[in-house]
Amino acid sequence: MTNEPALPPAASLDEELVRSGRDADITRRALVRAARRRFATEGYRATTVRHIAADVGVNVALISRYFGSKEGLFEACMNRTFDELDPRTRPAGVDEVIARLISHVAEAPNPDDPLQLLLLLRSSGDESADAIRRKTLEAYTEKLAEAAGWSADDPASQPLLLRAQMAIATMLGLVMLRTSTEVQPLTTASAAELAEPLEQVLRALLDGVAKQ
Amino acid sequence: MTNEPALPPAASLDEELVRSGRDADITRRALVRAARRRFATEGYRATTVRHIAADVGVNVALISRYFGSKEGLFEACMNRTFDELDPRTRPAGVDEVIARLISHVAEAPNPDDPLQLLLLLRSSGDESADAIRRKTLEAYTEKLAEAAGWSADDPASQPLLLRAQMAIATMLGLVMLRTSTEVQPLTTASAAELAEPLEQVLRALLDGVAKQ
DNA sequence: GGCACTAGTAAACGTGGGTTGACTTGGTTG
DNA sequence: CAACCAAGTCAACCCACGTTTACTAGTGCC
Repeated sequence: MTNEPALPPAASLDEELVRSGRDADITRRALVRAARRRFATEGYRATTVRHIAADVGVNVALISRYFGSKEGLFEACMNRTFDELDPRTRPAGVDEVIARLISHVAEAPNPDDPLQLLLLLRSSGDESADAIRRKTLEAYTEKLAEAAGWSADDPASQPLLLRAQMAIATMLGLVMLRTSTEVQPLTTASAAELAEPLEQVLRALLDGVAKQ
Repeated sequence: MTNEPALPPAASLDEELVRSGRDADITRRALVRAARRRFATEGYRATTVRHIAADVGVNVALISRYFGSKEGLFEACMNRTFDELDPRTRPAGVDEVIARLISHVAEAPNPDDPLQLLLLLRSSGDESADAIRRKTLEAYTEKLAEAAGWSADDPASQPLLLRAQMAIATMLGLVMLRTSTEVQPLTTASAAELAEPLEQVLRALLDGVAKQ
């Protein structure tokens, strides 16, 4: 086996909190956090509950205890990324949304922030987890499409839905390629180098709507 | 476990050939074929050698026998997709390459033809297999970049390399989203609906080179 | 026909990893 | 302090899966 523990120690602040023990809620959240990292970067099957537990510094049994099963934990991860997509995001214009997307893939403040996108590409094979994933992707699509001028009532704007989803696909492909492979030049490209072509792509998809 | 045998029976013509037994070369090829389907669609870990063997209709032990290990088989798959990217492809112009890319993702003759692209996103964690994957991606990138006017000697054309790779990322993201999730509207979009926005994206990346 | 060689099979082994159930620890309440 | 309960640990279980070893069955050659 080549896929050893690995993965930078994470050692986030909540590991401290957990280490001081005895708060189930904190522990649960820490488990979800660690699990999201693992699932997003390594995929469902390659991720072991023992590693997740070790990341957090607790015993494996807690995962079954709190989430019922590995798949339950995965589902909790999915639900969390679903929730995280709602918060802010008042309509906002195309320009702002594009800028936000670019910064998300290229110069995110938190280095494993873009990684979380990858979770949307991971499947456990479980139907209910997959349903959440689909729902999340579609909600995300609509949000993006709306910012570009899409409206459910306006027939002329319908192509924007597909276009928004293609924009998401592009982002996903980019992050995937940048992280999962060590391929050049993408991996070493700076945020600045990425920004220009990426903006052109996103504009081609989302800007200047009424092309037909 | 929810990820049962599944995967449409494949039942390709070479299953017939194999069934009539006693030709190691045919069997080997059939194994690689089946393995590529599995690895590409389900990933390395989720794919079991037993399933692959069952797809072909031979005994599991043959995989270890012919390829040394599961990873050896995976490596053979990678090598094959590497080889498949060479064949034809005289330089060709941007237009032609773009058209070819579009048809590859949208209206491929063989339904699991686009799936093979996904293999480039799969990792076994093995260093040597990953090296082949990286090499393949980079060769593919250069080929695409060349078609768009890139040349190793021309400093002004260097950004095209990154842009070509972003085009590949887009294709990968698209195929990934279309196959691995059942997300709407991408999954049900027709080739014709995809073609227009996809062409715009690819042109934004590869056409009208000398932007700087 | 006998012999050697290779394609393929059958069954068992070892182990990684998800899950379970009994136990321990520590804080809270009366 | 005793009693209780929730948080957390430990050890064992069990099964899926990659791999190995011993065996069977076709095929061609003398």
